[in-house]
Amino acid sequence: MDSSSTRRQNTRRKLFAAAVTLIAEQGFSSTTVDEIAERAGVAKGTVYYNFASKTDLFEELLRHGMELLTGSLRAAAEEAAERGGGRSAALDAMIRAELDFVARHPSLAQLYVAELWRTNRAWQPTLTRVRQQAVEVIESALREAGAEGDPLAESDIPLTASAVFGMVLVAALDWRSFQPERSADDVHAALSRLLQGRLNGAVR
Amino acid sequence: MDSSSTRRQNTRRKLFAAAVTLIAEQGFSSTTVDEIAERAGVAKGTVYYNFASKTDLFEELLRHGMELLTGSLRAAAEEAAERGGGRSAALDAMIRAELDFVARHPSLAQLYVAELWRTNRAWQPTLTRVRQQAVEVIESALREAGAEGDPLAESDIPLTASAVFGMVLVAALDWRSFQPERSADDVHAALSRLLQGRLNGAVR
Amino acid sequence: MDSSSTRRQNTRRKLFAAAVTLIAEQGFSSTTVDEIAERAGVAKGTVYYNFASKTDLFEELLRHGMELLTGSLRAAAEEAAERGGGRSAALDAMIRAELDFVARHPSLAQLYVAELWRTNRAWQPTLTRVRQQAVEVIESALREAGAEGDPLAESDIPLTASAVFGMVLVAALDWRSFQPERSADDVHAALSRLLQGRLNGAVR
Amino acid sequence: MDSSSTRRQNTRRKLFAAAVTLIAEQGFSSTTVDEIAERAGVAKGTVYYNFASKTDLFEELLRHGMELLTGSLRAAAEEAAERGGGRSAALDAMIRAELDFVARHPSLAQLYVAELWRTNRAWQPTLTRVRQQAVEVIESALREAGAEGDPLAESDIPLTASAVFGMVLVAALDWRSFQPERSADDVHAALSRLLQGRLNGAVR
DNA sequence: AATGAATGAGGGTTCATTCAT
DNA sequence: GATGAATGAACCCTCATTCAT
Repeated sequence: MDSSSTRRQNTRRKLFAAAVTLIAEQGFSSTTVDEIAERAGVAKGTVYYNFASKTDLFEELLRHGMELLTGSLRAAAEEAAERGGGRSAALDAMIRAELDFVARHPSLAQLYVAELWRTNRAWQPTLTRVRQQAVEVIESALREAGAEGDPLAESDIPLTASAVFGMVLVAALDWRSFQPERSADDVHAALSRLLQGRLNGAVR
Repeated sequence: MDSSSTRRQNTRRKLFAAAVTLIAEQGFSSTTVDEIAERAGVAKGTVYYNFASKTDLFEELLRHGMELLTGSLRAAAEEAAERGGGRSAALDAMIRAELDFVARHPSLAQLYVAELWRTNRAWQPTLTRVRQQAVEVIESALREAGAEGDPLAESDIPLTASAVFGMVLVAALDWRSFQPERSADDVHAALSRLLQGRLNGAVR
Repeated sequence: MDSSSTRRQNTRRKLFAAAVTLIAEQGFSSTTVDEIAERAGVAKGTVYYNFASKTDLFEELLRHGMELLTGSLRAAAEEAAERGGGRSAALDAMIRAELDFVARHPSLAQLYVAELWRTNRAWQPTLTRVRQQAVEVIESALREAGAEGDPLAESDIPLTASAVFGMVLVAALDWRSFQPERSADDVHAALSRLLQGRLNGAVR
Repeated sequence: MDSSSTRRQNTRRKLFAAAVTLIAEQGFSSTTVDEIAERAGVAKGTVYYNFASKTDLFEELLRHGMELLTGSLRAAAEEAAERGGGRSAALDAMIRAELDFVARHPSLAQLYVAELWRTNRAWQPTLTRVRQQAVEVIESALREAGAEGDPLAESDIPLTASAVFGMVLVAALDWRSFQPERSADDVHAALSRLLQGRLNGAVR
């Protein structure tokens, strides 16, 4: 039936929502299935009717959330390309997209940094794959930006891309934790300047 | 009782060493006291003879490790100041120090990013304090660097400092996880170039 | 509503068939309603539409199965009486009937021995009653056989009957589990010889 | 230390004792670890400190218990041989030993018949092995008994042995469940007569 | 100073049963 | 007549902590 399938989808959505927040706050192991169920407003058994295990719920959640991230990075890059901003406009647009993403889904960002570099975790492959996708979007922006001026050495590109990606992520998390009163524009501008080389005023 | 005090210190050291690695790999909650004891080569009871609790062991460990980090950043800054490198030499030295730190203590770095932005954790204050100290060292480097050229707006300094700190951290973790074959010099150079404004070529 | 009543009967039959096999293999508690429903090719709710509970399904099943057993023993006895085989022909016919029964319904036999001597089980009375009926059929065969020669002491009869019944049951189960290649005739002959006193040769 | 090893052994013994009774009464799956621990007078965690799992506890228990059985059958056979009883004295002694065993450990006997012919259970191999050993003891008794008179066909021996073994087992269980007032001697005599061929008085 | 057996609260998971469709 | 999503009690097992040795 359609209605029952809809009902199920709805239950899953509620469980996802409950799980992200809790796991981001407390970590995967410290979050209990009881808590997730209670927060989602369903019985504990319902979690297991909808997901094979706690780990499975978490993995599906990660996959879903991380696709949102790469999706919005890609959208930002394309949009910038269409607008023909040239230069580093695409890079700038992606910084903004990443910033906005963290603002909208802080829990996912928190999860990402907490889990990405761990070894021996069931969902590590999923994360690595997502990281790869996100970083690739930035890499191409770097290549195109380089084409207009002094190009970066090819070997530097992956490292630089991941550094930029990580920097924005960390800066965004710091922003929300330690200076939540600043505006997104403000933070964006500062990061933008940093990456435009105004760092030490050496504009020469 | 010098010998016995030594013996105790030695046991504690073994427990510290066992705990960092395991917790970095698996997270705090997923690491059991049994595992720590086994890895350290002592009986389970011994852990409780030496530490009040699992949390306590972890907090002492964090405090110890984080002092190493701020210590080495400060040392790098001072050394650079003495050598009078000027301009961005101090900043460069700190990048290098942070990179080396992650290379030497990857587990601690991993722990740091996993726990820093979490709320409601016993050791969160410890981490925030450490972050504050580290960022301050970078802030003064930024101020001094700025004094030689176009200064950064004062309001940008904390944000930029934390962004730089975070960027290096993330880049270093990525380096160890995904491109371990690169040399520290190589990674250092790439980050340095990025921060020197070569990102999108001559901005003229 | 003949057609719908037929449909219902059919569903119940499918559920019975699925349940016997599974419960014989895994035991009552280890068999889940989900498994039974899946094996029967119906939805889980259907089980509860047709039976009050899992226990109820099992009891109806047992009752049904055990009536088959006593029925076939009785039929064998009667038939032998009609053919007037005399002596131990009736006993022999019953051995054969029991053997055939186990061959045709191994799951039921398995269930019987697994549950008969347990205490505190809901269906224990059912089983005891069946045992009583089966043993009685054999008892009368023994009495009649005895009438032709040296009679067994009356007090020995119930014990002997239950021993014979049990022996055949166990031998049949062993046959199916450990020597399935032997023919029913073969096994029958061996048991028959054993009960005819050829065990240790001529006792004379 | 010796004392702590003794303590552990003692705990294990208590757990074994608690588990046999409960599992024989209720079956493996229906018996909870809580019940076992409570009956043994220890905490639930203690069960898991001493055994890897509930299944493991059960398997060790089975192995232990079944070795007692084969041991006592073998002892009975040897003793009879020494006493030079000849004829079917050895077989008789083993019947008696089996009877006594069931009287002393009814729970084990109950477990045996309940589990032996099940498929797909973790401990099935253990049981089959034990069965094999027990039956072999009887087989050699049959061969020797046969040597003094009309020998059984070689192909009949395994089947006959398992039939005798099973018959005594079932008879003993019936005895304890349905006619507990009879003496062991009495039951033994009836079974003995049955196997000596007095069944239908055909002593000819 | 160290050990390891024992504990019991609490977590993940299963499953018979209910109920709205 | 049948379905399948949802439930929650109860189960197996884990693990930080205690304590007698």
